[in-house]
Amino acid sequence: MTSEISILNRSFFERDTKKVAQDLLGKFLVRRIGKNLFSGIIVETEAYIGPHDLACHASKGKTERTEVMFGSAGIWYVYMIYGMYYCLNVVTERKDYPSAVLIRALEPDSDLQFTTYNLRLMNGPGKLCRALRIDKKINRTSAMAKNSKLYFEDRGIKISKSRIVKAKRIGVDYAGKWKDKPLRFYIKGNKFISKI
DNA sequence: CAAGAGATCATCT
DNA sequence: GATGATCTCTTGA
Repeated sequence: MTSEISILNRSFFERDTKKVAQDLLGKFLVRRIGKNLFSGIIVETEAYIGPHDLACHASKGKTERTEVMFGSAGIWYVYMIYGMYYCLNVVTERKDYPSAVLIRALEPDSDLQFTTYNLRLMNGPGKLCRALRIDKKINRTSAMAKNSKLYFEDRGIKISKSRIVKAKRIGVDYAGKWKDKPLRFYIKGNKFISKI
């Protein structure tokens, strides 16, 4: 058995956001900068689901910023937060149903392309964007195009259900009923997640 | 180690 | 004018 490497396509993202968020654990995020490829294993995600999720930016309606979440799946949603950091999301589900998965933490790939390889390089949404030089130029671009500068690979790693921890999302205490819903997912025992 | 504050600006009211 | 899907630094036990 050879494990085949494939780039995740639209049918992967065009599904229930909670499923996509969990299925992204163990997949690789690949960033191309010039001729170089930097990659990491996704170890932590969060789901933001639809117009009723008070933590989802799109719950406040369609605006210039949130419009991308109302579009079709497999497109990057990148925004600046706290004036300093970017957060990386991929749009999910059907058109006009605003939802996305936030990529919260990566374990650096063992290819050792990073000049600083350590536990805290990409253990948070702002930090992984900084490490991979992800900014607003990525916003609204496709994660699925052949020439994407940022895309997902399935390299055959499967994370079983029993190894996935479900927890409440980070930093959304303003979200009323939705603040405690178990929409954060991470690989049990992984050393590269943002918080225990 | 935990808790608190400050950095800093795009976005929306 | 207020706020935030964060992070780092400082303080203190």
